[in-house]
Amino acid sequence: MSSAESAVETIQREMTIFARRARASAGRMHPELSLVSYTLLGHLEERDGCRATDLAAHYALDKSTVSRQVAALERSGLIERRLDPEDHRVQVLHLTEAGREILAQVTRSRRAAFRERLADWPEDDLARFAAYLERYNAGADGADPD
Amino acid sequence: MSSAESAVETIQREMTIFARRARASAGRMHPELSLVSYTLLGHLEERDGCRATDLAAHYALDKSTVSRQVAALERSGLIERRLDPEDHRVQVLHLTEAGREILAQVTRSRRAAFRERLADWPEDDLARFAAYLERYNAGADGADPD
DNA sequence: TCGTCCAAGTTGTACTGTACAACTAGAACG
DNA sequence: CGTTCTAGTTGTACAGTACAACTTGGACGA
Repeated sequence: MSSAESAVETIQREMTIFARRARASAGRMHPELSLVSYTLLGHLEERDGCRATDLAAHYALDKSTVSRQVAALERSGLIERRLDPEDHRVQVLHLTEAGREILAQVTRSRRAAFRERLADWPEDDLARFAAYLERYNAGADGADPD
Repeated sequence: MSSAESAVETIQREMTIFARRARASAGRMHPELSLVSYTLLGHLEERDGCRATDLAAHYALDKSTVSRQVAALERSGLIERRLDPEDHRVQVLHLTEAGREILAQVTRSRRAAFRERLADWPEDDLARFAAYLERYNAGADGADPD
C-alpha cells in the first residue's frame, strides 16, 4: 500500500472512531440538548431564523423528522414559530431568549471540552488541523450535502 | 478570540458536522451493515474473537445492547458463538466466513469512498491530516475510552 | 459442602432519532 | 376556477440504545 493509501486508511479509521463516539458523548455531556437539537439551534442563531424546510434540506433530514424536532424544541420553550404573513404555509423559526441561553451554555461547555482536549497542541497544528477538517467536510458536499 | 481559540472553534464545528453525517451516510452506503455492526465485526477480526462483555467495555455500550447486536449478527450468519469450555458463562464470538467476506467488502467500499473524497489531496496533507486525527482520538481516551 | 456474592448474558420495557407515506392547508398559475 | 406545487403534520415502523430484572454459572470464605 502506498503511503497515500495508508494515510487514507488511517483517516477513515479515525473518522469512524470519532463518529461512533460523538453522539453518545454529546448526549452524556448535555442531556438537555442532543447533537441534532444543538445543531438546529445553532443554525437558527446563525441565520437569525429560518423555515423547517430549510433545516431539512440543509441537514439532509426528512421534513417529518425536523417537524418533530421543532415541536420538541418549541415545547421546551427554546424556539418559537412565527407565521409568515406573506405565506401562511410557512412558519419562520426563531430562538427564544431561553433558547439563546441554553445554546450559549452548551456551546461554552462543548468549547471547553474541545479546548481541554486540544490544550497541549501547538497553535500551528491547531490551525492546520482545523483547515484540513474544513476542507474534508467541504469536499463531502456533493455526496452528502450540508 | 485568539487564533488558537478560533482554530479550536473550527475543529469543534467541523467535527460536529462530520459526526452528524457519519451514521446516516454509513447507513445509506451499507444498509446491510450499520456503523456499529461494522465496528464490532472489525473488532472481532482484529482480536480474532472476543467476549460480548469485552465489546461492551471497549465501546462503552450496555451489555444488553451488545447482546442484541450480537444476536442480530449471529442471525445474519456473520458471527458465531463458541462456548468457552473453561467457563460456561462465556461465549467467545468469532467471525464466520460470511462475516469475514461482508466485512472485507464493506471495508473496500468505505475505503473507496474515502479515497475518492480525498483524491485531490496532496500526499503530504493526507499524512498530516491522518496524524492529527490519530492524535485527537488518542487524546480523547481518558474522557471517552475506546 | 454450602451459602453468598460476583460475572456473563438475556429479556422486558421505554425512549430517541430517523424515514416513508398519507394527509391537510395554503399558494400559484393556467 | 381546478390542478398542481409547497410547507408542514401525523401515523407507523424500525434501529440503536439504556436501565432494570432475571438466569445461569463460577469463586471463595466460613
